[in-house]
Amino acid sequence: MAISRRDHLVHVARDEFAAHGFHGTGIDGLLAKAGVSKKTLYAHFRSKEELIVAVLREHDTCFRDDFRRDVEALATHPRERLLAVFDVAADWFHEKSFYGCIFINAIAEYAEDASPIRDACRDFKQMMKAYIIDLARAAQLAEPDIIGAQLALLLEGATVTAQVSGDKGAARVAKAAAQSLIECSLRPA
Amino acid sequence: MAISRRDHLVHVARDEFAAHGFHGTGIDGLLAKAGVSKKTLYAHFRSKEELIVAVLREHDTCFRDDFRRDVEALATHPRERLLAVFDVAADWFHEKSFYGCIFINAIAEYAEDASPIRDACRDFKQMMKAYIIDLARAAQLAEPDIIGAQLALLLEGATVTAQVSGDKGAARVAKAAAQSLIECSLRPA
DNA sequence: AGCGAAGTATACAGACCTGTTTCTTTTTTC
DNA sequence: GAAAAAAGAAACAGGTCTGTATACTTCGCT
Repeated sequence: MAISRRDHLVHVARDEFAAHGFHGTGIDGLLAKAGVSKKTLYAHFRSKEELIVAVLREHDTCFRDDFRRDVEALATHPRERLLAVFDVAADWFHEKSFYGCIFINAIAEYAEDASPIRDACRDFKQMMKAYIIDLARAAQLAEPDIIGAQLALLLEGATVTAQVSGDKGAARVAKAAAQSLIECSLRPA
Repeated sequence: MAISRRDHLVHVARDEFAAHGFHGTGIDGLLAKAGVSKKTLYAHFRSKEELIVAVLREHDTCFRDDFRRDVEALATHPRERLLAVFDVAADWFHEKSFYGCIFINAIAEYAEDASPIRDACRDFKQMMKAYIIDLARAAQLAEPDIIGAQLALLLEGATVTAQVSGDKGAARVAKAAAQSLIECSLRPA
C-alpha cells in the first residue's frame, strides 16, 4: 500500500518547514509542492499549527528510530556506542538538506510558554537526553545521569554550531570532548 | 544627550524580535510599541531585513561587552574566568526575558546560505568562540584551541537546552563538564 | 520670527496569508 | 456498472504584511 496523502503531506511539509522556516512557508506553496489540494489539508488538520505539530511528532519518532538504528549499526559495545552518537551526528550534519534541529528552529519561531509546539520540542529533547543517559548507564559509567546530560549538551552544541557557523567539524570536537569526559570519569582523582 | 530615535528603535526591535520572532513581529506593531513613525523607520533602514541586520550587529557588540564585563567581574584568575563563563550564562538564562540566542533564532528563520543576516550570526559565534579560546590560552592550558572549542560547544548546548527545555540548570551541567575537561587536560594519562 | 529638517499620522497599494466554499473529477466499493 | 467517498481546482473572504506617498506638526537653529 502506498503511503497516505496525509503522510505524504506531512513529509513534504517537514522538508519545506526545515528549509524555509515555519512562517516562511506558505500553505499555498506547500500544497503546490506536495501536489495536494487545500481541501485535503484541512480535512486532516484543523489549522497550520496542527500540521506543524504533526510534523514535529512524526519527525520525533522518525529521527529517533533512525538515530538509534545508526548508532547500533556503528558500534556494539556500550561505551563505543556512546561515542558513535557523535559519528551519527557528523553524518547528519553532512546531509545536503541539513538545516539544524527542527525543534530548536520551531521554538525560535514559537516562543510562547505553553503550546503544543513547545511541548513537542520539549518531549523530543527529553527523549534524546534519556537515550544518551541510557547508553551511559549501559556503559556502566559511575554517574550515568551526569555524564549523559553533559554529552547531551555537547550534542546540542555541535548541532547548533554546524547549523549557524556551517562548521560540520563540530561533531569531531564534541566527540573528542565526550571521550575526555568519559575517560576522566573512569580514573577519578 | 538622549539616545537617537534610530537606536531606540533598534533596541525595541531587538526585544520584539527576541520575544515574537522575526516573521512574527510586524512592522506596524513594532513601530507602535516604539512610538516611532513608519517614515522614520524607512528613513534609517531600507527594509525590514536591514533593520534585522542592524539589530543583530548592535546586539553583537552589546552582548559581548556585557558578557566580558560580567566574566571579569566574577573572577580574576584566568582559569576561574573560564568557569565563570558558565555562571554568567546561568544569570542570563534566568533573566525574565530570556528567549535563547537571538542569532540561533535568526538562522532558524533565515536559512539561506549567503545573506547579511547569516553573516552577522556567524561573526557573533566566531567572536564568542575566540573569546573562550583566549581565556583558555590565558589559563595556560596545553591546547587552548581544542579546549576552547569544546567549552564553546558546551555553552551553545546549555543555551539551547535552557531555551527549548526551560532547563536553566543546563548552565550548571555545562560548568561541571567544563571543569572535568579542564582538570583532565591538566593531568594527562 | 522664520526657515528647514525631522517626526507624526494616516491612507494607500499590492502582495501574501490562512481558511472556507463550490463545483468538478477521480477513485473506491459494492 | 452505479452509488458513494475522497480529492482536485479554483474562486473567494477577510486579514496582515511590507513599503510608499501625502499632509500636518514639532523642534532646533539662526
